Amino acid sequence: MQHALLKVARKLLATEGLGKLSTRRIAQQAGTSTTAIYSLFGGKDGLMEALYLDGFDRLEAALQAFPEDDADHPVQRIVTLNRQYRVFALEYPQDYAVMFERGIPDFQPSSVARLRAWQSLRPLIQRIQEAQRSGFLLHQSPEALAMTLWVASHGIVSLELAGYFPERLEAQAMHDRMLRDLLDPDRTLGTLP
Amino acid sequence: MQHALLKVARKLLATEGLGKLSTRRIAQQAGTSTTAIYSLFGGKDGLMEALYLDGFDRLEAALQAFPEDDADHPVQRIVTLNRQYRVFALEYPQDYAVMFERGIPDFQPSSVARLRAWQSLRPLIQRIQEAQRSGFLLHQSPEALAMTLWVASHGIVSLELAGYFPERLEAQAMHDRMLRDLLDPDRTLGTLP
DNA sequence: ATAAGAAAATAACACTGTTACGATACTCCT
DNA sequence: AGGAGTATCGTAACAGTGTTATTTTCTTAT
Repeated sequence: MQHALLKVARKLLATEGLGKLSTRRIAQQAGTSTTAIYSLFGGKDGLMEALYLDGFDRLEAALQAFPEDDADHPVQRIVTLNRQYRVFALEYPQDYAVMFERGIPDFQPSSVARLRAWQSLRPLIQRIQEAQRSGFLLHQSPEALAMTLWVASHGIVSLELAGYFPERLEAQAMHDRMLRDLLDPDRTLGTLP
Repeated sequence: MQHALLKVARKLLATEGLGKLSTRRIAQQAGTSTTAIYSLFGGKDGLMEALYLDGFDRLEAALQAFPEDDADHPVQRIVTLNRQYRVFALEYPQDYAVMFERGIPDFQPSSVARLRAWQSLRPLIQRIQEAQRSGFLLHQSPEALAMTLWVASHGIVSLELAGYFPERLEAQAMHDRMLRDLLDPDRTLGTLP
């Protein structure tokens, strides 16, 4: 039953959106009653946390198994991975809202869920380290660069989902431009005061 | 009455948050009935749009009147403006959610509201143009650079509000680092394939 | 088989947005 | 000034929400 409820919740989130995601509807479509959600998840927030974690499972899977050309430049691979991040967000905008945009009022993921969330950055950190082993991007720590790239990709995707940048090509071009700027290895300007 | 309702809604949004912002509570605290919201705003979404527009009024005001040292480097002024953007977001996180993070399910601002939103970028574009008149940042169009900087600042702020980056200093440092990277005038890497 | 525990159905409570129905109050035109 | 027309708003209702007792069902272990 636990699995059925989560499956229905995931489908309803994708098809109807966050606004229509109610305990009654989920329970009904799963063929049970709302109390099941309280027995098995401890309430709606518990089910939302399961949804939150499920989203990160799928995000990390999407980042693990992406079309990778071995002939690619190691820095180019990082660009590809960030593009894949954007593809995921545009494909699952409701999940993205739950994971990164406080889509459910007064819902805060638990600390273990937060920890799980951070692990989704590992494919990116890994590829940065590979690039560094090839002699690129040596001037930054892998974690710091990964977070910077993540922030940039999230910035684009979040505003795009909010309705700014209606044209996908424009958002994509800006995304690429930002990635290029942030991965530029020959930076000459000193620290700003 | 229109003004009283909006004022109460603004206060409730700041104090109680998006989850507790209900028509009944707003009407009661304004000393009227919920039907007033329908007469004067056409429903809750209309009131939310008024809140949306009000948020951009206050954002643009915060960006217009920020502490500016005339001795600052013109590029440094752009950094200061972006820092002020982050200050606004951290001070009004609920308004920020309405404006930039689809905080209200199934609410879409009208096209005129969207147009108003874009105008908030004008102080930034203006200062970029001033910097260019001084011979800096000549290699980019002012609008494109403004959007890029906006995306970066939004990326930081949005993830910070979502609970990632619990330490403000860390977020601030990353913000500054991204701004520095994106404003670096001596970029040498060519376009990525 | 029986006791103990978890799981789920029913029904209720306090909320939510929205709408019909009146009753005002206000504007505007003759 | 007086009346027509419209905008405004209070009351009450409807459908839907999360949540919680209470009761029943079912599973599981001894």
